[in-house]
Amino acid sequence: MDPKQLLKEHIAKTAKLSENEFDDFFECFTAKSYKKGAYIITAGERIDCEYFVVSGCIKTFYVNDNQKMFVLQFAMPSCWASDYSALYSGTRATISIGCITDTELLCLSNNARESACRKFHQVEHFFRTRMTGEYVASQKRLLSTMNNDVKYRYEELITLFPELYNMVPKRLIAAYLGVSRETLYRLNNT
Amino acid sequence: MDPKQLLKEHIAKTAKLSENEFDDFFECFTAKSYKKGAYIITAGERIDCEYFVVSGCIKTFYVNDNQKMFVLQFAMPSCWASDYSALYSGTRATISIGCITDTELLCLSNNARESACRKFHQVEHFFRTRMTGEYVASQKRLLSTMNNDVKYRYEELITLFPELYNMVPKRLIAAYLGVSRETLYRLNNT
DNA sequence: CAAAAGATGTGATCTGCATCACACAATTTA
DNA sequence: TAAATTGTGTGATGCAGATCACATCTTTTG
Repeated sequence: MDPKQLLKEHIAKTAKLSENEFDDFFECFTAKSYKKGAYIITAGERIDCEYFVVSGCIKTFYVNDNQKMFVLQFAMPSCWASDYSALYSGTRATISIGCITDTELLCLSNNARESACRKFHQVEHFFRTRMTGEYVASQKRLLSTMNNDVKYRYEELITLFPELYNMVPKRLIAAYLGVSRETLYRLNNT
Repeated sequence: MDPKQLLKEHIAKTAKLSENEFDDFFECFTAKSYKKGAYIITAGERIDCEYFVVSGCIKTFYVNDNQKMFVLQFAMPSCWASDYSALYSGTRATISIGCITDTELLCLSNNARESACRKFHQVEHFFRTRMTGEYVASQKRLLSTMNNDVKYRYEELITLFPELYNMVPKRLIAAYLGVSRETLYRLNNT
């Protein structure tokens, strides 16, 4: 799908921008494409952008001192991703973003977002609504992690995003659920 | 401290409102006080407000089908709390809010927030910034939960909020960390 | 297309935390 | 201030999930 059209429809769900305003806002974005396996953000780097996924699938993840990986998010088309902590505080990234499939993105720099928010009240409204939604989703996931066992959360995840079942290696789904791949495998027999 | 002054200084950190604008915005809030042990929101109710803590300490929590409690947040002065999922989607609350100590609050209804956001670009900016911060904090907590053992997370919590150590029963701290009170107790001997 | 790299099955063993049970201390409330 | 409620200390026991080890099977790449 056309990146501009996808973004337009995505934003239209929460904000009312005129044609001209949207065109102006869209100027802030840069299109990029990546091959499967490529890194978009590497932990330790300075970063400047957040990303809107146009096609493909990416993962946002943290790797701890023992090389154990935790997946924070699988981002499909119309999702956003970045290390927001690093982006807003200007510190180095502590999480990485990598491509699970070939991927097309629209990049928006921190400065460009902030000036678009200043220029267009509706852009600021869009990002407020978006962040509120992310916060709510994150709280829900935290609660589910504390409250439900792995099997339940696995089924919950696959129900919510059935595409993941075939698109993403089980290893990464385990890393999203915070369990070992062996444990995830054994759920089937239980 | 004077509620109005506390809110004013809190908001001034992220948004620029003139005296008149702030006065106008402040009209949206209603002051309330509660006794220790009182409920501010009870799961199952319809809700209409978010709350800014002026004095005291409150807890946001979820109780599952087995009566097990999970604490999502301890809110101290200058913190905000609500069931944002219910508030934004208009559904019934799934979490409750209760007072750990006597508490003074400023209540802001969903409608009042939304119209203030429409009226004042800077108010929308304030809430965008606030929600971004909440999202980042929530992601950090999720990661820490998956990555670190209970002892580490307990120390992390007490370092971040030393007041909690004496103000809040250990039972509730355990419910925040997602472990049993027995386990929390045994950490001291390890 | 052959070799290397990555993903998935499967067993054996170890461990952190839950759960149950009960004693005692501290704080509310009548 | 006595009784009731709520919080904390401590042992015994059980289980979900981690870790290690190794055997396929599948996909990528030279």
